[in-house]
Amino acid sequence: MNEHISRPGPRFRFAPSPTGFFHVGGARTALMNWALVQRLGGTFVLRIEDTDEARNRPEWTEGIVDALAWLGISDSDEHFEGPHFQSANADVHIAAAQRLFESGSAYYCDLTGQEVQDRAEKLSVTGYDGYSRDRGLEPGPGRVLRFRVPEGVTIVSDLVRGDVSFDNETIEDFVLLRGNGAPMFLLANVVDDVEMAISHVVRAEEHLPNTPKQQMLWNALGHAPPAWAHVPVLVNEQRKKLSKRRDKVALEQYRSEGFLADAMVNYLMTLGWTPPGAEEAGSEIVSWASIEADFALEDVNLSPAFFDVKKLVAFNKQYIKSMDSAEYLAAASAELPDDWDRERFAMIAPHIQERLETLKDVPGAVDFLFWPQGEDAPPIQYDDAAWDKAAKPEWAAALLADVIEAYGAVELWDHETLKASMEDLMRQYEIKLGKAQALPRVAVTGRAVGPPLFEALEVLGRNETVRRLTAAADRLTG
RNA sequence: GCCCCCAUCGUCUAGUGGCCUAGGACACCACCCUUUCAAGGUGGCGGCACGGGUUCGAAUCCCGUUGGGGGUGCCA
Repeated sequence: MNEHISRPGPRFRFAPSPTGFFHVGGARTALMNWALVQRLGGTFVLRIEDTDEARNRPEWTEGIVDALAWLGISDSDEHFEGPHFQSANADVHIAAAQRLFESGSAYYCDLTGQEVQDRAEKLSVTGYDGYSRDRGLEPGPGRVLRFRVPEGVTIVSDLVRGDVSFDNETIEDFVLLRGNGAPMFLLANVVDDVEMAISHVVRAEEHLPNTPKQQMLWNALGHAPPAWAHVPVLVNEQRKKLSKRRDKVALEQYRSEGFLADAMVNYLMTLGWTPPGAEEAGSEIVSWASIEADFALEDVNLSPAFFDVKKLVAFNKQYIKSMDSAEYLAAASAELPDDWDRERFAMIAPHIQERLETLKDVPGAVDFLFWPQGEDAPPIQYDDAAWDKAAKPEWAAALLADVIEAYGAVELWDHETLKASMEDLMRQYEIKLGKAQALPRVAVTGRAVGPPLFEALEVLGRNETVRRLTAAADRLTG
């Protein structure tokens, strides 16, 4: 594996286990690793932790690579290495275990899980009591290899949390090799990190309790441990670690719901970290380039952070709003049903850009322009509340009749003329424009809210506008 | 139970002993603007968990309490 080490500089790694979806928490740690790699000029190693081969499926790895690429972590970037597969390295793990056994750092034990538990109860200790430490057992079927935890204290120097110390007495002799000879996560993880010459392990805090064990393994294997960094976990509203069961954690899902990668990346990075200058700027919206330049593990907050979809939405809205027109039009058009006229959409698109929370809102914002038209079209489904409110004023029917007459007669069919025409009526009826346009809006779009009305009518065209207004008038007068 | 981590507005955070009458962002509320809704502008609501120290001085340092989280597998 060492032949991969060609690029100088620190070596970071991202080591997800394939589960069929990409966790937003994983996305965050991947991004942090990536930011550091880009600035320091090191290497980002992707390693798929598929030790539990029953769970491994090729398409899941593909999903991980895709998700990373979406976030801007491209496998064709010069700093990217991998994916490597942990399962492909099983021989190396077992060889390392063998060395540990031979050097006396590990020993075999023939107790079953149940027996370990029974002993613990009888002796009233927690976990494994070291029963086979000095029994000199040789390898054999059903025998697990356990690490001989030395006496003393293990101090983990953590880049985000400082020194964390663990009394080795509280750490049991953990299993390295299962009874069937298969390596455990702890072993495989460390051996791979050693083999891949990893210098920085940046991951979520849930791994912190494992770290002293891993550090002892590094030492027993004859290597100085890497720099550790444990960033706080992401939690839900109940302050529990984000879990697949309860929470929406799949990056793919946010992606398919119309969230922009840039918004997601920016938001994820602000969880536990604030870009310097954000306060002066009055905004947390920052470019990836500045994140790369400024992100530091030392500045990461120490408490769990709530993944707040509302704030993500706010970020997304900002990002959609600031897309340049061509990019925006392409992204928005992609959300449309195939049979909707793209040219027609292009005319209204600019008017909805700053009204979108996600790209998924696009069709619903302009659907009325693509409904069936003409005399044979089915009647428009009005939003009841909107209709009731707009139709309520006593002048509603009269105004609508006047609008129909005026719009049937205007010479130029453009939004300025339509607006001016409506303003004439508004003065006649002594009402505000906002009120005057309410009924026509419901009549044409079916709803009380939507894009600017006159611009929309311009796109819709005279015939269909008048037809819809007339249909509404018929309904009104009953 | 045991081990480890953490503790500033509802949320994400700035803050590393005096600049704090604690700042910003999201959310929420109000007003302005307005072609509905947005966007934009202005303002508002709202927090240093508690108790002891240390110090001339504590959100900042120490101790304790309480609260929250993570871990505790022949899972990863």
